[in-house]
Amino acid sequence: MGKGAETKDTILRHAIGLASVVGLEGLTIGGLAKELAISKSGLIAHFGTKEALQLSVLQAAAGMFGNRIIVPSQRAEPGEARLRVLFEGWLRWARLPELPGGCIFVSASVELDDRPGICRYFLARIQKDWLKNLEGAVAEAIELGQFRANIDPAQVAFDIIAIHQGFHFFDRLLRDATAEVRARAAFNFLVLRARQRGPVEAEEEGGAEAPAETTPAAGA
Amino acid sequence: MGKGAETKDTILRHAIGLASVVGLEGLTIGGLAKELAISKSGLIAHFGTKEALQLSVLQAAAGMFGNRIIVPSQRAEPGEARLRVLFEGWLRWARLPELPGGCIFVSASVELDDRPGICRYFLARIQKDWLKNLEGAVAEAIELGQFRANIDPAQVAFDIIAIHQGFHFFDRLLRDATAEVRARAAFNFLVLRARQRGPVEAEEEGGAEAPAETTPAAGA
DNA sequence: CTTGAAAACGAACGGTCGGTCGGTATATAT
DNA sequence: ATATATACCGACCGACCGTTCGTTTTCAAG
Repeated sequence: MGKGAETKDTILRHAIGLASVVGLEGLTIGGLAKELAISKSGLIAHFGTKEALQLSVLQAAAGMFGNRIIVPSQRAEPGEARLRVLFEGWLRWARLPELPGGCIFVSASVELDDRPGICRYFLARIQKDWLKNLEGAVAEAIELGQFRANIDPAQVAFDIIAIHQGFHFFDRLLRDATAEVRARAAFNFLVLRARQRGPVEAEEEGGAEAPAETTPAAGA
Repeated sequence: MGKGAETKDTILRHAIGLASVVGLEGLTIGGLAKELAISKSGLIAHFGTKEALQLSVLQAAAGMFGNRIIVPSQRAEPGEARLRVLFEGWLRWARLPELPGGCIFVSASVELDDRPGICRYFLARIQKDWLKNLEGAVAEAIELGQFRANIDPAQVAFDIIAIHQGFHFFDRLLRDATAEVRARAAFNFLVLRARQRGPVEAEEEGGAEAPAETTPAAGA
């Protein structure tokens, strides 16, 4: 790795941590330069513009996520085991010392969801990829007979993402020490429901269309 | 209402909508003043400082949330019915035309979770109040015999909040048209599980302590 | 109508933002 | 060792930030 690529790398490592705290917009060239003890102009020369820097931060974080969570998950057994590895990895990811402000994609999602541009586009793309990854793991669990056939992978993937968002909220804003336990409990309920057969089954994918007062006497 | 209070009110109404899009920090005095066609100094005179303005925005939004969602919910039957009204109201809230950027508390939560100050303190407080409100509705459902006695209200409240966060993510970043349907489906599963008796029950509050491979053969 | 308070104003302040530029130092290849 | 390309720097720009201040306008009570 050449000199330029090396400093670019250190810049991005620090930028990821900083952005996880102050956000992609709160990240300033001057502030980042001061933290690295280099000049503003020397820093921005590596990226050209701030938007390009932000995009590079997202790309670097995405690569980091791939190396740390996705790649290791592929060594796990397909299906439920892999799904659990992905979920556990995702929880650890949000607590990484390299991300002192928590999962950078959570803050970026909220920050960019109303601001069109390259960064928003890229973030939405990789988040959809991640969604598909989760869906795939669920689908594999179904194919392997671990999960019931009438489970909707997309719904389970939604649930898992929701759990992680909830975890982030409880952990970082409320500083609730039970956040992790609650998130795991919610996840375990999810896979348990996907596994077993029971009275829930009939309602499985039909509950959404009848939101009010669906089958008041399902079991009670 | 005097003249001052009146303009202060219009300022806050616009500020809430603007902050829901650009965030509490992205909200600028000059930008807000231009949107209202008044002067910067005339605007900030009503609040003193920007942080006070941000706090006022949060307070006004909280009041709006109380009037629109919480108060009406108290006309509903306690227990499950009220819980459903709260959830449905919460979904509608995130789609209000007055909040073009979605639920302002979602963006504020992510924005403030690492920035200490009055705003963060206030936000955390009202979010905990909201959490307790949800927990209370679940507890009432248990007392009324609608939900099983061994349900943990705090866990259900976590799940509901998580669902809303997931809804926001799917709706606003991914622009996924199924966000609302998925959120409702997840909610329905939640109340269904809370109602019925079945093999899930044994795992109810103990799943968290044994995260890996809990009872592989629960029903399948 | 007068008068004093309340409200809104325009101009200006110091500071920080992202970004540019010419020049200097450093690394790399020959 | 030399030459070329790369990396980095300090100074500076215009724009905008939140905030202050003295003045002017608006309003309501006497």
